[in-house]
This record gives sequence, C-alpha cells and structure tokens, in this order.
Amino acid sequence: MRTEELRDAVLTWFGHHARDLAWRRPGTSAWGVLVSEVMAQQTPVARVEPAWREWMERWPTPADLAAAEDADVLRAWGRLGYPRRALRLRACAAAVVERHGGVVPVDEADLLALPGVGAYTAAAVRAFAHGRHAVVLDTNVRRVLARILAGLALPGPAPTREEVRAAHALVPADDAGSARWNVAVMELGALVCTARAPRCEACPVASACRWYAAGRPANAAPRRPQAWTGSDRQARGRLMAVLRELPDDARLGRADLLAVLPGTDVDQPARALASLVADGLVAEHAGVDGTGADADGTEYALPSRRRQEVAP
DNA sequence: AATACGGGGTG
DNA sequence: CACCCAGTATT
Repeated sequence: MRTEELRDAVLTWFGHHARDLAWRRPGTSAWGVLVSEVMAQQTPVARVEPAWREWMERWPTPADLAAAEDADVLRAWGRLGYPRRALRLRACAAAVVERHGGVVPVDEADLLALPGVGAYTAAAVRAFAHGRHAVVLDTNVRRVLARILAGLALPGPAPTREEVRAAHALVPADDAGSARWNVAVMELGALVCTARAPRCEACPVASACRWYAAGRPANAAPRRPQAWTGSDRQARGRLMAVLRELPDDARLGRADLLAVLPGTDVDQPARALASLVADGLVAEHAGVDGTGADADGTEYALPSRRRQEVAP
C-alpha cells in the first residue's frame, strides 16, 4: 500500500468514526485546544472532557486563568492527576498574556517555550488549534506506526530519531492535509489500534500492517513494573486530596495532615509533604505563635497566589 | 538515557 | 491486579 493509499484509508475511516469531543466543536478557541492537550497529558480523554467543560466555562481565556488563585486552579483540576500540570497551565496562561498579548502562538519555538508545553503539545496545538503543519507524535500515533511500519506490538519508551523521521514522512506537506492526517491517525490509535485489545478487524489499514501480517506477535521486552500502593506518589496524592477538600481559607495543622497517611514508612509522610511544598503545590504557614521553632505549629493549605507566604 | 510525577478504568 | 493513558521537566 502506497503512502497515498494509506493516508486516504485512514482519512476515510476518520470521516466515519471520529469522536465528537468537546474541544473539536466548531468555535473552540486555540486556548481551549491547548487546555485540552495539557489535561490529556497522561490522563485518558474520557476523564478530561467534563473537567475541560467546567474549566473553560470558568476561565475562558488565558487572561482569566492567569488571574486565578492557585488554590482554585488546583481544586478545579481535581483528580486528573499530576497536579503540577495545573500550576504549569496557569503559568502558561500568564506567559501567553505577557509574551503574546493573550493570543496562543503559532510558531513552534514560541509554543515550546511555554510552561507545560513539550514536543507533543506544541505539535498538537499547531495542528489542532491553528490547522498548521506539524508532526504529532503521541502514544497513539507511535503505536500505530510501530505496528504498521516496524511490525512491533508497542513502541519503545521514547521516540527515536528514526521514529520521528518515519512519522514526518507520512505527514502531508500542506497545512490543511497535515492537520487532517494528524488527527485521523491519532484517532485510529485511540479507537482501533489500541494498546490492550486492538480491533484489527475494524482497521482500515490492516492489510498494510506489518504487525498484523506477522500474526500480532507480543513484544519481546515487558515494561518495568510500577508500584503504586505505598509509593511517594500515592502519599502526595492523598495529601493533596485532603487539602483540596479543606474549606476556603482553612488550614490544617501538620500533625493532623500527616496523620492521614498510613504509617508503614515512618518518614514518608514528612518527605511527601516537603516535596509538595517544594513543588509549590502546598503552602506552608508558620504557627500562630510565630516562633517558627515549633514544627508542630505549622499549618498547611493549598497555595494562594495573592496572600504572602511566610516561611516558618 | 533515566526518573519522578496521579489516579482510575479495564481486561 | 497489572497495565495503560493525546507527556513534561529535571537530573
């Protein structure tokens, strides 16, 4: 199957099966697209949609988000995961306002310079928000190309030069064609060429797929195990969940906050809390006595941008 | 090149 | 219950 035929098959399939995602609706701003991409970084699209709707209703423009409180931003982020993305998104909004007059830039280098925007998101914004040429290489596209071109069940841990080159070769040179191809091949990976149970019987390019032709062999190297229970990340997440539920302007004493963590590792709670403070995800307030010598008097809350933080 | 970084849906 | 999800920033 020639490149042209492969593209047409995927584009035709997309025409019939594209999801009606909220940020694909006509009239969605470039900023709205950028927000959707950041939210979807390592978070499944299905969980992003409701959060995106509420978020965009509350903060429709970069200027709106830039003026928001970090605490409100983190609460609205909710359980999407990796809450540092929420802070980066607000910083991104501020950068768009300050550097680009509130307009989401089109230039790749300008996009890459924004907080929380990496190679994937920059390409996605160029393609999906601006309809410009870009090489979108997310986990979906990487998997589709790994199977069709390399005959592998799953792509490696990070994109290789060769992968980028191959992806680039498939993207039409013109803006409009590029934009359509990127979204179509990504959608194919999300709906048909899935990681777990690929639906090859419904795939428009199965006849051109090296992996399918080889009988869908399993990958040689399994991925490294990822422990969750008892991890620092779980501990951080639990602390953030507690602080998100705190009433406005309320604070929680250090002992009360750390007590919510199970005590398998004796110094994990303190370590997790310190890392959250270091990341700017939690604000640390000196105790009422103000001496600062007594760590147990220290109180914690989600960070406020306007209120001056006082180091204990 | 390796790691850290959430949380939940699913096979 | 392991695995994976429209990745990014840091070391």
